[in-house]
Amino acid sequence: MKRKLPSLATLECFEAVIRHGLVTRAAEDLNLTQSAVSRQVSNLEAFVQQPLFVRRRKRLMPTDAALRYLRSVSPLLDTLETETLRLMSSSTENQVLTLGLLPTFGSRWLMPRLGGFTEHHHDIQLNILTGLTFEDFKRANVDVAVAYGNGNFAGYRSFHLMNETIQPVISPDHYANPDVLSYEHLQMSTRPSAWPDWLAAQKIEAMPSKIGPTMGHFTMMIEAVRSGLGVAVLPSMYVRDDLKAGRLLAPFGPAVTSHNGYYLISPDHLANSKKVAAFKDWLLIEAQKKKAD
Amino acid sequence: MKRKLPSLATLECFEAVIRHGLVTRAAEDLNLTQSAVSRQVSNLEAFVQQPLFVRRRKRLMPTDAALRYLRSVSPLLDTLETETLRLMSSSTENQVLTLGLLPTFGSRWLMPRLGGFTEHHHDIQLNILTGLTFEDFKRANVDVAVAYGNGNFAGYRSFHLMNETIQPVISPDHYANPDVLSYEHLQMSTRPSAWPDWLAAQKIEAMPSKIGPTMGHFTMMIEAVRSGLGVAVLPSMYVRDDLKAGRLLAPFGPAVTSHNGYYLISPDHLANSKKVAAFKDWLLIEAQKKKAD
DNA sequence: CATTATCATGATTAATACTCATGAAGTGAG
DNA sequence: CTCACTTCATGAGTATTAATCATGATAATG
Repeated sequence: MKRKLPSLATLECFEAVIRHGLVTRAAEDLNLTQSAVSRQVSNLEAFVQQPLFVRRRKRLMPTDAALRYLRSVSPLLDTLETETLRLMSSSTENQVLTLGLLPTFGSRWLMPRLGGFTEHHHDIQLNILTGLTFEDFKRANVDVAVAYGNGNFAGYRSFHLMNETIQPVISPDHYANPDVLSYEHLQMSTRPSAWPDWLAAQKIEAMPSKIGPTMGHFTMMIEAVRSGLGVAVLPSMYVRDDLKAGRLLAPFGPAVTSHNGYYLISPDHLANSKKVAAFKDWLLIEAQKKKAD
Repeated sequence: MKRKLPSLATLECFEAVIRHGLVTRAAEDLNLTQSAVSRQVSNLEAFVQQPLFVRRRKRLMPTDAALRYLRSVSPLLDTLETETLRLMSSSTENQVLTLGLLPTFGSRWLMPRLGGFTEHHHDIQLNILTGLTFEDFKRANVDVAVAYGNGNFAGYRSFHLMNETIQPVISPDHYANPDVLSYEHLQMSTRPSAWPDWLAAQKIEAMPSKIGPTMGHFTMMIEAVRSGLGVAVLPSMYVRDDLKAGRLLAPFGPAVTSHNGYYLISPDHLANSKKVAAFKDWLLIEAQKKKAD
């Protein structure tokens, strides 16, 4: 009995559009044309017989239903790939290293550098999965991952890569009052302590006039801020371009170093394997280079 | 970053061939030609760069690696369908009933009868998942399932459908000694108490000369018996055709009713929903008809 | 305002899925 | 043993889906 399923090409395009926030970026990532990706998104909407995106200002904003669907489907695709590569690696000499990455960190920091690793390790095939949390990576049985946290990952060895600085940003069109508490405070679900940490560092003890909605996706949050929904405390790394271009302002005070940071993690029983050690050694050197920048 | 994945059509053909044990049967089930299914199996072997089947006597016997791969992949496909239909059902008036079935029971008993249900309930769309155990069905969040067991399924309402009778069978080409203990006793992982139950019912307390390998798949077990690997205690329902055709013999004694049987199960919180009640009412009547046969 | 970026869509091309036909080998009955 | 039927693999061809190129409308930026 055949199942009722969209094609994998369709699902991967859908996923990439949500992850990148732009059809054009998604297409680059998948090595397809913008047209192909646009069609696949429309194909999926036709297949499920409902719109999955709100079209707004030449951008596609995913519906809640679309985000829920992606959250359940994306790990399935990751596991399917893992199992397929596992099957293949049982017949080849090459080693497969399953690497878990946070979407924005992965696309903005690591992917541009990853060619350096693959160039020097042709015997190690990378299988890259994306996840938002440590739990995601555990569930997917990754060999290594770049996770965000405080360094304590139960059952995993962790190696500090870099800190994260965070700062509140606002849209220039909506900036009127220098008092950060006068705005709605938008929340990042992956950064629950961002607001308290930043306010504490400024010695501000009062409460904001309003706590805003919670979102899990940086690109969407940046769009919400630019639309004037409120102020969000975001990692400096992710808003650097928008600040430089003047699309966002950071007028409320300096960026502060968060309690959490980025760590390379690996299950205890794998942390000393040759492939994990090779990747760790390479990545720690890259992170040192970034600190020297 | 695009994943390295075989197509869904490929995976479904691979799955169907293993489930049915014959390319031709798999093709019928999928409403494709034998040729298409044969090609897809070869496509997958080429994709993963290893044979997934041993070709023997016009049949395809899956390798261990193939079975492992299927066990991990099949539930992923089930869940992907469930989530897709869930997404679709949030926008339609139709109800989706997610039904879990045991592979052999499903294909041999229920599927031939299922048209009777869909004919009378056009408002209920069926989403059919296969699993081997109660745990499989729990994990997949089915609305209802036909499970094998003793009637105790924690957190689930159960309705008895039918008993199962089991009996030891052997290949006519290898039958020489009427003492069942003189043969290797092949084991079914889904029927761990089959041998003890049957022997106890015959008042046989001695042990067999050899305990044979354990398998989880009826079709493969039947093939192993026919090849002369030993004797297996199998459900009468599944060996009826082979016995009638003389491909198997049951010379050691009568079939006995197992302690376990087939039950329709549904999570407690769903058991009184309209869709589950509709399916339950229909299936209990079908099971009564079978008893009257 | 001019230039660039973005998405949707018509027309066309490329790739994959599938069918029909055929042949070789296996199975079972007489 | 012969014969009829079944089964799988494969060549050739057809059908369907995926993807590209080109274009236009709209949005964003300097």
